[in-house]
Amino acid sequence: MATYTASGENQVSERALHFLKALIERYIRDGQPVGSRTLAKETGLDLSPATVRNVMADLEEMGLVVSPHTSAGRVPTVSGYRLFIDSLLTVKPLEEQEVEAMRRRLENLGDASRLVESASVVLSGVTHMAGVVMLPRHERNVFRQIEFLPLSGHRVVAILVTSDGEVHNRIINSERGYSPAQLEEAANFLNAMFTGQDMGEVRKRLLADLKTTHEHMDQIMMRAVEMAQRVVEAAETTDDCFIAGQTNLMEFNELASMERLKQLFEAFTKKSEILHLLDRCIEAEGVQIFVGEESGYQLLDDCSLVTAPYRIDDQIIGVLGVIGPTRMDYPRVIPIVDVTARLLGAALKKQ
Amino acid sequence: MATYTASGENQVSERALHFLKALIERYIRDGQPVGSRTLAKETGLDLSPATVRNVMADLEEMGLVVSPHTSAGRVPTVSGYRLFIDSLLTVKPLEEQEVEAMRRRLENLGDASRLVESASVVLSGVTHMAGVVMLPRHERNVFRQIEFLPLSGHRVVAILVTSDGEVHNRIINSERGYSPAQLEEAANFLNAMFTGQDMGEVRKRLLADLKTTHEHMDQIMMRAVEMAQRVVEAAETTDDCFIAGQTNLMEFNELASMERLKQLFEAFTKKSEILHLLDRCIEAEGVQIFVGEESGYQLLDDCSLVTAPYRIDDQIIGVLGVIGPTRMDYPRVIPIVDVTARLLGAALKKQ
DNA sequence: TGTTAGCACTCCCTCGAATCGAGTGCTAAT
DNA sequence: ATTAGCACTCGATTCGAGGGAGTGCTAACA
Repeated sequence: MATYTASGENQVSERALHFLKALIERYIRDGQPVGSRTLAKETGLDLSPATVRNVMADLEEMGLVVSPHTSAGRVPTVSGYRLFIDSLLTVKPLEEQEVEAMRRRLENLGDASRLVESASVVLSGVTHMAGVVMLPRHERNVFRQIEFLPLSGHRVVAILVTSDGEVHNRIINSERGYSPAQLEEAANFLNAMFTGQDMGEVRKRLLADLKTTHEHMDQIMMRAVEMAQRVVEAAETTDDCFIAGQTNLMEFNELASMERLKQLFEAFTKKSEILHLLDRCIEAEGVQIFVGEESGYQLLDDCSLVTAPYRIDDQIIGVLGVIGPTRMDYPRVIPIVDVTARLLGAALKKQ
Repeated sequence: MATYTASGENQVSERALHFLKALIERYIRDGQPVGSRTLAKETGLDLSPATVRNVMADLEEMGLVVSPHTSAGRVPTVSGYRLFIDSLLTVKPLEEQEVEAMRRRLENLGDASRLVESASVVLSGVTHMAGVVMLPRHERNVFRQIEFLPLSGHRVVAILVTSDGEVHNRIINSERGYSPAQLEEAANFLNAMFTGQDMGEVRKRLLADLKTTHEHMDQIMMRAVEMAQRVVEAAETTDDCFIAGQTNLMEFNELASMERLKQLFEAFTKKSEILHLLDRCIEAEGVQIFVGEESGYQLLDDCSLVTAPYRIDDQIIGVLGVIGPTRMDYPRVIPIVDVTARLLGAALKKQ
């Protein structure tokens, strides 16, 4: 009968959890499988190794730890980490001065993308792992101004400035040339129409305009709309994520396989997968963690990802986080990611 | 007497060179130290291993090859490669269709920096090593237009467009605000002054203007000059080099040391050292090669660098190249780098 | 019933010895 | 000048022994 399964009671005893916590903390510290003797000393309780062994056997039965081979100590499994993270761990709050140092590194940096890039550098620097930051969604952004400038030949450069100080541009090869006056007129037309509007809105209206041919719109305006659409599109697809400190991952011997590392780095340069993953975290309330395979991406099987959304005025506008080996110092990394998200939000608001 | 040195005649015999060539070609093919038996078969000449051994001993005495240990075959030294490259190697010209494929990947890419980036991707893709391209010098570039747009607060974004279609921008925090009209006036002033001028010239004049206070210039114009100076400076320092396919280097087991690879990758992200190195190649007539330590950068001790300058109308405007293990297929890589330089020059000219 | 001591056992790791094979340098003969 | 022959060197592989860390089980104990 189902009640009599080998695993017995699913209630993990209070004490077993205490042991699990100690075991994981120890394992995080020095990366070696933890044996009964060691663990006996580690916990405050004054118990013999034999007793500890019994408890460890229980933990193993529940799938929270495994031993790599018969006569090694135990190592946490993904479920073990999960339980640890969800209900066992005690975070190590950051020193005020650490926070201050980070804040200082996120000040006075001009435009948003420079700020966001620094955030990724800060994250990787403080954690010694890889830091990643997704750029603020441009939807929240406001259309400020568009300009068209002629280049040599029939080429035109379209420049779009948005309220966050970002400048986007795209070169467009038109089949025929336009005079500076025509281009200026086109820009005026678009500026009158869109200045001050939300970028998401702008995008929608441009797309709609492209489809329905307006009889009251002349050739040039049609073309202007098309060019604007192209640069808005460019604004949306440009470098939407910064990753820093990738090389830090080469320091961990649990990730030492060249082959896997290579694939990981390639994913970092392509970015698309990482972006999808981050996207899934954007709705989370606070810090979110994927341990090992939990992410669903094979590339990250040996890694964990700790993320937090960042906001301006309680509006979530992006996500940042840290990628490192499964055996990372969660109690330390979690507050770091959390604080960085707050600092970045604050810095973005200021401008 | 000097004439009786141990190394004897410095004249390397014709035959010895033939052997060296064969040895290096073989070593490039399969990365194993080449023994006398193998080499005897390799060369067309019908000689016994014993004879070959004598010749190899000579080559070793001259420092062109070494054996990693007593009973291994021989491996080329840096001087060996050098001699090979300078006077032995027979390049393998590219198939017309290969060239065509590369050309196609460098077409219709809008602005210069996108083009240059593609060039680095192409290089790395074709050679399976790391491709690097230094951006065209902006000095040759022509000032096209400058604009100042107000942002929130007292911030202003300065936008500079140059003739190569590059758009540079910089956000400037001014201590006091300016009206749109003032900004427009300032831009008009600068455009009238600089449009169509060589960027190098522009930079010089801006610097001069900054130093000498003109009494006929009002506050705003002074400030405009300062802002212009800042954006020109930004234009000069932005991302001056693209590197692609770094991860390819992880495939070579001669570079398998994590530690060294890490340092190498860090140099790639900092870029400055790589840039210095490339800078040294810019004056070379054609393809230039640094084997191993020849580069002078410890990081590249196990690597070789093959570079070529690229030009528009015989004007050298940049350098590109490939970084890979010392044991790389020079006869193939050399024409690839050469051709890519030509193709990039041509593509840049077209726009 | 929970805890503990004792014990046999398993498995990894390291080390040294033995062996193999590739390749060398030298010498003497062609 | 070339070559065959030979002793030799050295890395790589294999094997087995010994040690150590840690386990699971059992029986005794509180």
